Amino acid sequence: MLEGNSIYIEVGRMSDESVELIERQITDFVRRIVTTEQREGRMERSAYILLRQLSYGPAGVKTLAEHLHLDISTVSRQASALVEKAYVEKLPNPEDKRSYFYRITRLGSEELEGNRRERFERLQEMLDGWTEEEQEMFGRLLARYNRTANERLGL
Amino acid sequence: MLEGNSIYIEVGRMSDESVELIERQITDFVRRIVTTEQREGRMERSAYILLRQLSYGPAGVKTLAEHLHLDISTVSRQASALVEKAYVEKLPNPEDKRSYFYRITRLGSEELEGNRRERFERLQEMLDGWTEEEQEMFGRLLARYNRTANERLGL
DNA sequence: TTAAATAGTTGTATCATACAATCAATAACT
DNA sequence: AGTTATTGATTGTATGATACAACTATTTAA
Repeated sequence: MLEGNSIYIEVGRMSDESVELIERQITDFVRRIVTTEQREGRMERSAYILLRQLSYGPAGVKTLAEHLHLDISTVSRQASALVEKAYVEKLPNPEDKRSYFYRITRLGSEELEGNRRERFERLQEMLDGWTEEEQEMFGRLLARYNRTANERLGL
Repeated sequence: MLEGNSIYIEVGRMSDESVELIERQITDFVRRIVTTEQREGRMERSAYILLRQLSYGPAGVKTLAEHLHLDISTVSRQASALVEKAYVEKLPNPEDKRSYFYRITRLGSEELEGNRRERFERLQEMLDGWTEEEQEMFGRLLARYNRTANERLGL
């Protein structure tokens, strides 16, 4: 196809079928998760994720915010909520009086563990009938997507 | 392994590695999408999804809510917002004076199309380097997960 | 023809998140 | 050392998404 003096070649249409399917499925997927978690009164996603992060070791909000890709203020509030529930302790940092460490408590660990198990169970139900390969693949592809997303954000 | 008179066989541990990976990746995935969309001031996910649904034909909030798996009140508000922006029109149903049809307008269609394209482009960037098979697989697996989720909710 | 069901809207509440303003402490710069 | 800039954290304010409950108007069923 010729237009002026440039050559127009169809290189694999913009709206590739797979991309279309994925886009659609992602919107559904995300919504489902958000609403499901809201309806079933479990520990909030945010609390769970923060606790999980803290299970790797104590940290201050700044570090946490970086790892979790959230605004510091958001993490600050979420952390306070966890302190309220006694799932974490807030320890002053002796080396720098501005900052604190949040450390998961025994209770918090138990809570986390229970939640984790519950989540795993549900997920396992969802994946009932999937072959081991399919499960692995799903995990790998999601991870890959996330990795790319991280890199893009890094810029 | 023998315990009392029951036989204990390890059938693939509860916390299967794949399940663990998937669980983790899902939390990251969902959060990423939520925050990314919030930060980049695009059309809200909810508006987009609703418009997309309306692009298949006019419908009232009840039907929409069923398709979108949302509460009627939620859809009602989202629909009003779209009317505000003139992306959809609200037409009384002559057969039943309680109900209405929401119909996408020309402007709404254009808006939807533009958004759609933008989303596709981003997604395509994200999937840069993926083989066609990987893309297909990702779409298929997400779709399968969603299908199962739908069925479970149907109960 | 009154009672029950239905379609929609609106009030109220919660979670998740971000941005901006602020406070207190530390570091950096003359 | 003394002032200024930077940094860690919190709090005020705002928005989006969502649900549940109360309510209105209309239709259907008894």
